[in-house]
Amino acid sequence: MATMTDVARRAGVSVSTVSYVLTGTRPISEATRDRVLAAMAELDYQPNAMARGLASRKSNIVGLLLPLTGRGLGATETAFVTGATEAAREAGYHLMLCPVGAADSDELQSLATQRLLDGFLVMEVQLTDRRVELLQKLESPFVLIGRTEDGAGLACVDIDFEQTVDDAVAHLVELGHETIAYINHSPASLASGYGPAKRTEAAFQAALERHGITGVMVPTEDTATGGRAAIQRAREERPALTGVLVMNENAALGILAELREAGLDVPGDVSVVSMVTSEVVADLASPALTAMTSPGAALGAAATRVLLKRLAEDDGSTYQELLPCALEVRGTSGRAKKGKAARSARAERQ
Amino acid sequence: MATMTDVARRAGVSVSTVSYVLTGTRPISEATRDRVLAAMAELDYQPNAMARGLASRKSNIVGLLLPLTGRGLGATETAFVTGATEAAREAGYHLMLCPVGAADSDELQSLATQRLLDGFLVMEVQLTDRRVELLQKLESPFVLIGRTEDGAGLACVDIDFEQTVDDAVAHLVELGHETIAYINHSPASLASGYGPAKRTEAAFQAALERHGITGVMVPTEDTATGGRAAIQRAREERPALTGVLVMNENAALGILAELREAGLDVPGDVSVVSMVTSEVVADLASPALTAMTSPGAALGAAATRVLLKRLAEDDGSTYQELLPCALEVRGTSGRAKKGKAARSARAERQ
DNA sequence: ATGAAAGCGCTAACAT
DNA sequence: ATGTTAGCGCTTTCAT
Repeated sequence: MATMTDVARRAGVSVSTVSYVLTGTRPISEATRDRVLAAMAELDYQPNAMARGLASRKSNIVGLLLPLTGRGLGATETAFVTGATEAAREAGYHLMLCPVGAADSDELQSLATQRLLDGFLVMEVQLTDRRVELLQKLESPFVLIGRTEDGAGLACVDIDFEQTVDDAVAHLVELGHETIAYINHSPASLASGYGPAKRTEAAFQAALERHGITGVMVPTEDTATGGRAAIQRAREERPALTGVLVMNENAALGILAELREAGLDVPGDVSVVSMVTSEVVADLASPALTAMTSPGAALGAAATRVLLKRLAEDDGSTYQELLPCALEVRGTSGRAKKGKAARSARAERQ
Repeated sequence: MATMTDVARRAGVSVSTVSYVLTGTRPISEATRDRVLAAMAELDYQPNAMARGLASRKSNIVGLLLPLTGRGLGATETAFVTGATEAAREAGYHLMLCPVGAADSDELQSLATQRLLDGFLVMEVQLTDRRVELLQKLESPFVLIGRTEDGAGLACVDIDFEQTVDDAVAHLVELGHETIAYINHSPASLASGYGPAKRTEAAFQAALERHGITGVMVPTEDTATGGRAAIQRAREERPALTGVLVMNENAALGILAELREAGLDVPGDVSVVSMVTSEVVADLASPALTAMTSPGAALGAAATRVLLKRLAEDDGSTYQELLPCALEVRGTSGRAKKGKAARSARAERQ
């Protein structure tokens, strides 16, 4: 394993010269640079990452904090991870997976204090998240994926849930739907103050009022079974409903199955729009789900870029970037059946 | 940020003593150990990972090599990653995500030469994989997930595809199925010599012969659409078929939809067994998929443990660990309809 | 059982 | 434009 000293000797220069052609932090004459580069090539030289890190106080590694509990990652989270990894690599950085949830803050404490990582990407951010306070205290650069309750002064990148709900509702309204159900995350998520669940709930209510239509919100588990139960409840509460907005892609498939078995046609009788959905899962359904495609990879890349920018510029400014999910009309949304809706509405009134 | 020198001073000992209480590589009297530990606690001391790495020539980081191209990771791969990450953390190691496919070997070359990583986990191994040769040449410890053509002398952990196919076919045979289709990965995968595709193909043929039943193999894309096309072709070629084995979970959902639309009941008319499937996706289907559940997380953990063991013991021995997928009977498999199969079989003969 | 000191392979002043 | 050298914070001989 050749070291910098070997390269210097071979090129007939000092180690610092070699170091400077590597880092580019001071001018080197064309001639010597060439000699050094040649020597490196001949020796298959690669700088030792540890030595470089120790001397420069930077590792060129960023940590991705994510809770690794239970069911594992969904498609959106996975896309986020890969997006972040790619973006880091393109900038010459590495990405380390750190299984650190909102709970285990001593893990994070030691991680951050070890100086192994230059900064952190924080996934699955809770509305009040101890990791955030800790990182602030330790003065570790970080970027949130998601938002805390009080996002003031923090750098974060997130899905624009408000916009996404607005777009989804608008799509249904344009198709003539006047009674819409919103199948949200679980009651537990809502109770724990999970940001996406809370934000979409509020946005849904606001959208209903703005459009002057009626709706119902049913929280449920993020599974097909959860979706089945939720759509049943929603139809009991609002027999007139012709449109369904669903937060979770797993639940969305359950909803489709339940409607089919109830003898209802999608999108003939009921339209279903799935929020924050990956293309793979959308295409899994039959018909393929009309969905708000989550910008997973783009989010990951954006978060990484923001983090690297602050690392480079020592930029402490607040930075927010919100990416909406893009409406992708596939096979589960269509014009509302006026007749049926009216009939059911009449029945409901009695 | 307290350093080891600070701790030593505070505890009234030398730095080497502090180092030894940390590494435990030489006996320390109870009394001084306590003093050192106390000093560490008071100072919130955490060893500097870079310095430690430079001096000890080990980073306590393992790299996970995985191609990050295109569609992103499936549920099984994701489970693998999380399993590996968890296992590493439990052993005091970190895991770095390295987007390095079978193609980009210079990336790997420099990665391995930088001495940032103590060893490698190699995912998505091709039957002939340049990364393997390279790692061997560079004498970097590594463990494969999957197998190369000639696995002699290599440490690897993989799904036991042969056993999995055997179990799946046996399940169908027990239910009375006598004509079975195997929907494999894409023709391109087969052509490129992708291990799982080749192995399962061979195992399927062998199982057919052993049970004395007939079958047909149709390769197809790993999508719902691909599954639809494949089941159509399979039924054209073997109208009598009552059992379907499918390699890819996405295709499996397409198959269910296509059969339903063709007026066939699952599992009444046709049984479907999905191989190497994640529980989440299995539960997404209606009815839920009878499937061979892929041991994703277990594989990741096993691979990590094997790697860490060789790191610890400088163990160069060949090691193979094959984990079968476990049969999980859900809603898509049932007894074969003798009558219908016989009728179709007769029709076919004419 | 403990200490002193020589590196590990780099970076970044400080020189010239 | 280049060279000299003092660290970076640890591990690990070599002493005692």
